[in-house]
Amino acid sequence: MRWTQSYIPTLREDQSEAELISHQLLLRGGYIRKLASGVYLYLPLMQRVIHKFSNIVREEMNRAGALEITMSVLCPSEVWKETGRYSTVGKEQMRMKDRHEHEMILCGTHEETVTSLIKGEVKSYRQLPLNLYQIQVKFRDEIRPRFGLMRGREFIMKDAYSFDATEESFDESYQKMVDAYFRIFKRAGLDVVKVESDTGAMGGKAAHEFMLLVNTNGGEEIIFFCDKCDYTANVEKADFRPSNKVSTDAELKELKIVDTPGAATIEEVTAFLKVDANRLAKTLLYMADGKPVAAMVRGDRELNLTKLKNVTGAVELEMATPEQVMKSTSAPVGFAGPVGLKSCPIYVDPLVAGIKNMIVGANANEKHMLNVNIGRDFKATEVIDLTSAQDGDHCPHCDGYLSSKQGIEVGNTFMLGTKYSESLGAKFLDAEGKEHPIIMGSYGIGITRTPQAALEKYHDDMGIIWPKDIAPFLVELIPLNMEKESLVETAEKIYKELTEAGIDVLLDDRSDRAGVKFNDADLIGLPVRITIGDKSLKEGKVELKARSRDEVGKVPVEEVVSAVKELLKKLN
RNA sequence: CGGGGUGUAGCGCAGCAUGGUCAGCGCGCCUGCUUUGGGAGCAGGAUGUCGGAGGUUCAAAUCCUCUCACCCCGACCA
Repeated sequence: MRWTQSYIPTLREDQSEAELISHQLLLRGGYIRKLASGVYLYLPLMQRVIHKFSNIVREEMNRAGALEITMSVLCPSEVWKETGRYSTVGKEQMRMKDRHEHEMILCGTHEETVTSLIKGEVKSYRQLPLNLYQIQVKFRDEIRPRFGLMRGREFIMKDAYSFDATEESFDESYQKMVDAYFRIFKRAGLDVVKVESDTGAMGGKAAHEFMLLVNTNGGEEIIFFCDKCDYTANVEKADFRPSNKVSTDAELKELKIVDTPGAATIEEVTAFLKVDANRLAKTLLYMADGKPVAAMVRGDRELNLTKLKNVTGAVELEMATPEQVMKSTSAPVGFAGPVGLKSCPIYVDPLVAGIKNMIVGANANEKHMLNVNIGRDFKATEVIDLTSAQDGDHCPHCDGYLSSKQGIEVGNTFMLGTKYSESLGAKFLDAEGKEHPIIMGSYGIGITRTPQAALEKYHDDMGIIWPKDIAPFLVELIPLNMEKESLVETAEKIYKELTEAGIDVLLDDRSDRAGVKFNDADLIGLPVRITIGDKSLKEGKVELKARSRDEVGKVPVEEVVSAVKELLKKLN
């Protein structure tokens, strides 16, 4: 491709709409443009990146025995009502009515559609296992689109769905996908880690996420790693054994109410009473589907909303407003406590249950209770883990310690069980002629978000540094002066040779000055750069440079193709 | 949805408090000449319903009301 024949609108200045470096680079490099919040257009360079990555995904999915299909983006609402997700996924769903006033949605995922597809036609265990996938656009009306392609409202995803007759067969199918995922990301030049995750609105028994670890602020999720075993989980899911000691007294002391004027937060109360935060228990009030619930975590730890949501089984969980807190506890925010709290269930974290003579709010303005003990002074509805893991906690599986890193989710796998097959009636007959719901799994890879995620990792001050297998072109060919025939002729010759050798090359045939071309080359980030200038051409040579390296090599014009091949072999 | 912020040329921005040569700057774009190894120089040129609607006023980018869009923080994230 010749630059002047393509459409690569690079920009010199940072764009105000972009916060993340990867987003900024895609805009400045002429890869994408925004049409509306969370809606992006893919320009020629981005389109090529999408093709390259999709092809890797397609090849590996096919190799794993999955079958490519295409399902509609539109779906009648009824199907989603049958599985119950019409209400649980609710607001993220793009909804519309057709001209017959028939309610339709734009799919954000296709469990309902694919299950409808196979039910009634897959009737026998002999037809299983089966795995269907597609690479297709998805719509999710995100509450808050942001970060360019990372959280858009319209995006491209590879989604696969497995159907199995037995748990053993399902485990194999699931593992096949996991293996395929590692191969896919490896081929794309990306190191990912597989972590345990919450199942969220997907339902099902377990789930994993595939995360690209990054050092920039583009990390959307915190991942915990054990330093001894292979335990990894995201912050929503991470279990732990507490490591810092809970202060304990030998005896249960007498309950006391004390004035704590002006002290509502943990910091204020600990400062006022001159105690450590781990002697305190926070009593946090949330509204679970409109009903108040109390959650108690230790003063020095953070509540894990996902854990609380799972415990309460609520679809909507949000922090209670000051008015609701007043109504439930008869006190302003900051003075809630479990003693005498009758208005709502009280979920207590084990860390709190372990504190003897704890300090809690007294459900009265500017008052706290000392020496409160679970069992004696109040009853927990349930004692259950509600606390987010933090660095330094003990691994739940071994005697190692947890530490965290930031990551970006690029793929996920869900063990769906029979949630969808049961509600939609996708059943098969086993060898004995007995009917069972099909065991399902679903597997996603973000086709548009993954390349952007990669850029959070693969860039420098000058611009993008693509892993070669998802780069839009492999080589950028730069004749430094389009007025000089010798340079142009050489460029054309090399362009032809590389193209014939099957190497994607972009010829920068603009009549701009060298600086402009070099800067744009660094910005758009092709793996290899060939510079054709007077200096080395006098010796019959051109310059060869990898975007990821500083060294510039000189090679004879006749040997360019083999030199490029050699260099590419050494690059990620 | 709650909190904060921004809309002025293709992009990045100044101007707004204290209405009146405020329709401006940089980059980009067009023409010509020179230049050509890290975002060129000179000369000339084009481009704006100042997000939109209404209002106040002799006069509105500037003040008021309403509205739309976008960005950031939070809730959310299949």
